[in-house]
Amino acid sequence: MSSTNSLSVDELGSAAQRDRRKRILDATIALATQGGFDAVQMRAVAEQADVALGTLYRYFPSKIHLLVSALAREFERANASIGERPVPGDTSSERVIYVLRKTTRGLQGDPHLTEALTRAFMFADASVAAEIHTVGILLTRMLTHAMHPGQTDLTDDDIAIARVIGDVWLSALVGWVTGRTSAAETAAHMEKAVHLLLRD
Amino acid sequence: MSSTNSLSVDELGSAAQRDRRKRILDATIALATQGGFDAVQMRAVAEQADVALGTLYRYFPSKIHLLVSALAREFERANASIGERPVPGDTSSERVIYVLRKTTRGLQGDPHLTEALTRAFMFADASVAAEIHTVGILLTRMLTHAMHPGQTDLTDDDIAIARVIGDVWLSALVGWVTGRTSAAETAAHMEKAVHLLLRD
DNA sequence: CATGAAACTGGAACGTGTTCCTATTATGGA
DNA sequence: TCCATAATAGGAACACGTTCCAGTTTCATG
Repeated sequence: MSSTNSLSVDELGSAAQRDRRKRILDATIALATQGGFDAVQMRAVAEQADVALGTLYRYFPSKIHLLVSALAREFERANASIGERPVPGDTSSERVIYVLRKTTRGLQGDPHLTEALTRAFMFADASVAAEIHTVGILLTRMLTHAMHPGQTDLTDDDIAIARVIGDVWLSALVGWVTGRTSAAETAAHMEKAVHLLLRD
Repeated sequence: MSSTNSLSVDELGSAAQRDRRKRILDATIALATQGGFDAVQMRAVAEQADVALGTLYRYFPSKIHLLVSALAREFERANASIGERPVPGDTSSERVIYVLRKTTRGLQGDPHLTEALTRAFMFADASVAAEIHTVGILLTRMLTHAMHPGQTDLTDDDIAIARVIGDVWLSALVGWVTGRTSAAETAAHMEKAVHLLLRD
């Protein structure tokens, strides 16, 4: 609820504050991309963002908040770029699978970053609920948009299906980032789930 | 793969080793039940199990291994007690929901323990794959058994559906233990997913 | 029983997330 | 412009997971 930690684009604060926040998130993404969750060390983030450790903690109260906020920012970017073009595919399942494949491919191209963000997401507790909720909303919107392009009034079933697909996606992602399943297995399992839920 | 960390009931080693292993897991469960993930501190586990810290690490190479092993033991116990009686219900979905409700209720009766075990499960990396896989097998078996009691030859769809339900269950559990969703929401979402997947 | 290997104990030590404190610097209103 | 307040820098300190080590005990084997 605090404005400092809000997800929507840097809304409040001075230009200097917005700049610091951006530098911190950029450093986070850079370190996560290089070495994953373990490489995102608070001292390293602070140094790379040219900020004192205490200041880092003033902007983000924990490593988890930091990573989930970074995730939310990346997610908003990805979501915006997907919304530009209409989703190709003749049926709901084709379109959903298209979106999932595209997103998953993007994530798998940056395995360390994905590992860091997924780990943080799964480890987050109630104090990160706001950020988590934002990500959940974006994900559900992305999926329902693929299911029913341009449609605004969705049934409860549509939303429930989107949430189930999101759950499967998350589980698959966790399995993949923790090295328990291959990329191919991950994709196959997700697509199977989509077909089971959307029979068209 | 090491015999010491095997999941199936204390198979190898001397009686003293089996006893130490049991004491350690008992201490883990006790501490987790009291205070959750954070309360399971390696020094505290060692002290309560009356074992040196180095010995604890000889039996379980990390806190995550320790907690996931504890989870597997609890899961085997629960699974055994469920297998005793036939599952009530006239349809697949009724039976699956019965099993989910019962299991979830059990977990929610021990919120701290559930939080500790779920957190560990979600944080586990590839080095814990064996233990994780065991839990996954047990869960899938539990669900397919509820779907088709006594049946041994299952279709690919049956297994896929069970896995999807397992994914939803896990996501719901994570949401609940991290304080993002209430018990009622958790249950409702799971049951909705079951109905979407098993339309009978 | 004697002996060498393996396991165990007790505790020091290290790394990283987190907290805290003091001195310094930016900021915004009178 | 000047002042009060907040924000930041720099860094010490603490907690807990993890590693490591020296000395002791247990245990299997000849």
